[in-house]
Amino acid sequence: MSSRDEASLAQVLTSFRQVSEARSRSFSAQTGIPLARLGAPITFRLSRGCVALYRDLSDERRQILDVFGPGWVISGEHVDLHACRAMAICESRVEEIETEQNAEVINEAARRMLKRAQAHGLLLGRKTAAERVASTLLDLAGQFARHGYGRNSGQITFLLHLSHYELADWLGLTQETVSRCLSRLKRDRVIGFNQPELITIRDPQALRTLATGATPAA
Amino acid sequence: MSSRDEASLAQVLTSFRQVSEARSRSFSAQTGIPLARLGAPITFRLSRGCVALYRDLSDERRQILDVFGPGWVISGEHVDLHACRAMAICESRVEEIETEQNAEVINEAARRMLKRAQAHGLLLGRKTAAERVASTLLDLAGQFARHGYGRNSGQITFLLHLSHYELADWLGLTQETVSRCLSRLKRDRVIGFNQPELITIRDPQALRTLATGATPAA
DNA sequence: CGATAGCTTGATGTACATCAAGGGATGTGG
DNA sequence: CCACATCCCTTGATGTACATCAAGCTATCG
Repeated sequence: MSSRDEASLAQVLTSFRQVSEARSRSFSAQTGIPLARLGAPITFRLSRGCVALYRDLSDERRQILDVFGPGWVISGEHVDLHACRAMAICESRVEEIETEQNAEVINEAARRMLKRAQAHGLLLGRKTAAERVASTLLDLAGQFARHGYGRNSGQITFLLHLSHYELADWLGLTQETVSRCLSRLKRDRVIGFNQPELITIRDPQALRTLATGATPAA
Repeated sequence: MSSRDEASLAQVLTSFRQVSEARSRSFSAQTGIPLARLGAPITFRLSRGCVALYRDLSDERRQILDVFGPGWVISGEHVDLHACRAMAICESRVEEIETEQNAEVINEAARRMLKRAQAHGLLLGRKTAAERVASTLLDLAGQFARHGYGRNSGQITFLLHLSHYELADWLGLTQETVSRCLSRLKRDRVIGFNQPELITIRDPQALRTLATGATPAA
């Protein structure tokens, strides 16, 4: 290798490292993640952790609009920057991506988010507290299930990154109501947990039935 | 203009007319509008009328996800085709558009719908009945206000295409609660109506204050 | 070891749903 | 033209799912 090649390789590595360092950031639990820089929307991919999008209302009211696990593309282009915030639920790592070069990825993310927002609209508008909690457990299991872990006999175990308070703000309920619904599901052997943080779905079919609001045994 | 130019212009006009005729359809009030053909999602622009997107739950529960006025681009690509339906609220006309040639228009529509869905999530999850009704009146006024009609002194008059029952299904309430909220607003002189179909916003600022959930006179 | 934060469970309150009855508009058949 | 029905809106009385208030429990941490 010529000294000139070495020089340009070093240059490439340096610039890669700069980009990589500039574009990848960690956020600790409960910290805000900016969705814009100098007023312009930015986009990133979540590589580790759990991020929530939310909006605040006057007084103490807050609504979590959606919760994302690893792999999701989250963009300031997809929210009202004046009203909407993002925060890390737990320690999280994000990699910023260029808006221009990733247009199709970003558009696809918007369509997925839109469908989720519609399903959540149905949940908030028409489901009972028990149905909301059941639906959300299934959703979180899908995003955070530990693959090949407790998946025997159809059971699924996952880390519930959200506190009951955060769940409540997502589901349009209160912390106490969430707790009561979870206790009920545990008592009925549909789910199981020792710490409230680690949840096992013991009867996925029963949970699905509850989530879709089937009338209990006509 | 050369004869060749004339020929190609005629060709363009003809093909435009053919497309236009083939692609434009009317729907009477309360009829479903298909969002797919042969299983594939289709897209159209609403040129006249009012269209609602909705989902049904078990038993009698229904949630209207959004309501669109003229100009909106509505696409089967933006919904879960297995769960979501569209219907004409009043006599409506739509023009189908090609998915391929209009990708950017369709993506832009998705982003707008997403932001609306987020605002509606806040409404459904955290707003009181009175706040929901106030927010929705402002939204509908924006979409259906008759320009240069009753806009003196900031007042806005518009046709409320939705029945109270439909409003309730949009706002996650009941018909009776919607009626009570509207009656209250009328009694308080914030809005006015003789037929329930034609509404005038008499005090837009008061309505905006109500909609954002400001605490009433601390 | 006290302090703080989150979870649980019980007692009570309330915003909205449900049930109910009546009225005005529009339509239809005799 | 007039019953008569139907649909939607309105308003009142009552019921209830969830919120609020409250107290104790457990785990984590400085």
